[in-house]
Amino acid sequence: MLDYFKKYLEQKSLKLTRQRTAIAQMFLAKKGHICVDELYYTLRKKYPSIGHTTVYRTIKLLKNAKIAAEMNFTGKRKRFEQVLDRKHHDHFICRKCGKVIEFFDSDLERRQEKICKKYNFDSKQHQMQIFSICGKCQGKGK
Amino acid sequence: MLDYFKKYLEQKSLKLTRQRTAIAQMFLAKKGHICVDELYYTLRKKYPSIGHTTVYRTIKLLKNAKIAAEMNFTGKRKRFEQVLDRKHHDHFICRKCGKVIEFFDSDLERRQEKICKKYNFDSKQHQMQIFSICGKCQGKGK
DNA sequence: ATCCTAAATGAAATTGAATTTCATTTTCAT
DNA sequence: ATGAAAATGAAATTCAATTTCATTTAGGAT
Repeated sequence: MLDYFKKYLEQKSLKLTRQRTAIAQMFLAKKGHICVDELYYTLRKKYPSIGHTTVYRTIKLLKNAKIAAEMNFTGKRKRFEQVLDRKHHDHFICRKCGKVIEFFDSDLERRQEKICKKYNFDSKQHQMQIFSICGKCQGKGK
Repeated sequence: MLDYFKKYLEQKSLKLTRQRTAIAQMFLAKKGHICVDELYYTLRKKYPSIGHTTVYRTIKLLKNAKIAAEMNFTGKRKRFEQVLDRKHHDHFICRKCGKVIEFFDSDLERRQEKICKKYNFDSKQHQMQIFSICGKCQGKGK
């Protein structure tokens, strides 16, 4: 898994530093949709000298290497999820509480492909997000 | 159209000020996915004393009144579109150039409804976004 | 029409996320 | 082992959005 990152760096003549190794490892260990800060604070426990900036920079590398995917659910912090070694899936997001559910529906997937074709977007690289209000939040006043 | 906003304000015992009228009118006049800054700078030409803060505050009111819908395409500025008097539609966004295309597909819509039901989300309030790479941006180096 | 108070305004300060700058340190090809 | 290119991290900066607060305004009660 890390090898993949190593190869990416080599190929771009970038260096595999202690920090990059630690960040990539931690990122791969964490499941779900995590933000830079979460990553940063967890890393700090083990590597107290690691910089905030370095985490930002490294997550960007992971994104470019197609190990991480960036997503923007809320307009607040960006979130990242592992994409290497994971099956494609889409996301449901509750606009009230921010809860995120992963789902996969092959019919929806097929339709989405057709639409991509129609508008000449690359369907292989798509990310689909449905925002709405989850069961718990329905009926609650705003 | 404005009447709708007026009623909303009354019902909440809020006041219809000159600024709110101007902002709402300008918002309704502008088509597409606009951000607070766009609105602010256009308004300034006609009402040079209007405040940045007031535009932010008023767009929030328009959102609560269900006249505007907030969307977060890029992780940069939030965008708003008119939702009152408009048919439902979804959005295609190019991850590279940021281009936004509106579309409507009834098959996709039907599938989406099923999935909402499955996860107990309210399908009537949904917003769907597909992110990918548009034709023009494909083949371009990052 | 005037009064009064709750609400609104706008400038400035603040917050929060992310990026840039730059002096110092590290990696790794030679 | 060496040296140049790249990386690091603290501090400063940028950018969007929100909060604060002294002043002004809207609009219901009189």
